[in-house]
Amino acid sequence: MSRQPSKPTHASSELSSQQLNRLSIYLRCLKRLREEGVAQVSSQTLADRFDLSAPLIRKDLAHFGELGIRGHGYDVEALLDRLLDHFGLENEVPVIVVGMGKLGSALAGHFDGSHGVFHVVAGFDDSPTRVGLRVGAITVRPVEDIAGVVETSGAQIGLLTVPRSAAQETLDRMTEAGIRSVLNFAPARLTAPATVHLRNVDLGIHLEELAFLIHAEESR
Amino acid sequence: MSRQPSKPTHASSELSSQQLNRLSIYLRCLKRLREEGVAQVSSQTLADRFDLSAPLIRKDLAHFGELGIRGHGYDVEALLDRLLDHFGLENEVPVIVVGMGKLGSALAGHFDGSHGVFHVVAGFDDSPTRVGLRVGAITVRPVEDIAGVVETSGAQIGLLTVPRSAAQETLDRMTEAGIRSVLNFAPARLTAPATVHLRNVDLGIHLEELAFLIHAEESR
DNA sequence: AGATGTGAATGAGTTCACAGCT
DNA sequence: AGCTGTGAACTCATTCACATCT
Repeated sequence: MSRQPSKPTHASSELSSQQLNRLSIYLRCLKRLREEGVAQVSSQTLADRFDLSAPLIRKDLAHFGELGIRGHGYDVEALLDRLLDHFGLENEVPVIVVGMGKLGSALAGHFDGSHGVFHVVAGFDDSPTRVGLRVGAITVRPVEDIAGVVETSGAQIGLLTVPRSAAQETLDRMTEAGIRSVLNFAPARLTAPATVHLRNVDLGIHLEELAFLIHAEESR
Repeated sequence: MSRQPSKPTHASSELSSQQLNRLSIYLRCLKRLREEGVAQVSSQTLADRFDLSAPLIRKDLAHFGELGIRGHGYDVEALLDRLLDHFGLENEVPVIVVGMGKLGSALAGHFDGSHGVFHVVAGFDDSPTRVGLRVGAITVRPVEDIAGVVETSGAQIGLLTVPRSAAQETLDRMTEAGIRSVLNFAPARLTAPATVHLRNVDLGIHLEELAFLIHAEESR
């Protein structure tokens, strides 16, 4: 109710998932703008770039303090630094992949550190036929090694790409090993301790939504 | 305002993306229940299975007409049939993959028809080094062939797994070829005609969100 | 009794409108 | 003048509470 004075508003986890997603998008856009040598950007310019409204972007950014310059817009470099700082993305972020089937291997290859800050430092599988295989720059290791690798590499994020039947059990193992965030690709609702962040990427759901949208048009 | 009488409420596209996602989840759950031989299920049971509220589930399902039996719950078989019908998922759904790099190949292997209704019937790439390669049961074809395959296979859904730089151009080609829904994996905001449904799967955004959540805890 | 279907109340998220800085 | 920052209005989604049916 009362105006927050100049308190930096340290923007802890008081951000919704939706807001975080948008901030990620801004982040990416700002990186490109910096590459293009653009120094200043207005909320309206950002809004046009995506299909968002300018006030929404201003509200999102306002969580990090008064970063804009009235009458001029935002300083790309300063805003980028601030966001990277708050996301903890200034340096490379180590990630592990558990489940080195086709999808896991593909993701390990994709996040090899060449495109962004995320870098897959190890891949694990419990199938003896896969352990020891070389996938890109890494060698597949047995799941027993997770705890050790987590400790030495400092990886806190894991991609879970095992079959559905093994997903919960494998997730438990990852959390015991000290992983703090998991991106799950198995089509299953998993449970994790409240201290562990879990997000699901469910391709089946997306495909079903797309199928529905087509079908709804046809049976009109 | 006035009560909708017994009109079946044909539930066209008056469903939000969030509702569709939940319906997909119910769908999956119902399939499992049927396999387990469960004949009836209450909204409360479904609500416990996920962490949703029972009234929300009832509201979602009510869009498809009065399917429940008061005092008893929902008939699994009947509800499943109704949902499958509305989603257009009674039969196998053909899908194409454009961009047969690691990710595209992995997805083509995953949606090979053995796990669900979606079946990748063709994969395309414009790199001569990939055209002709055999990936699982399909052979990589040049992108020029998309229109022909769309016509003969009836595929209306496409997975877009090309690099960001080629994404918009490739999407245009897919829409011209008659694809009506696209699931885009490139980290880019693409534009498509209003007649084409576009959904983005952006792994970078998810990873950044997870990184943020950890970081927010650490810098508390 | 037991569970659905649904109007009314609540809450979250977004847009609007404008005051305030540069 | 131009653009940010933000309270107030508004829209959309979810929860509550309860009438209704088996």
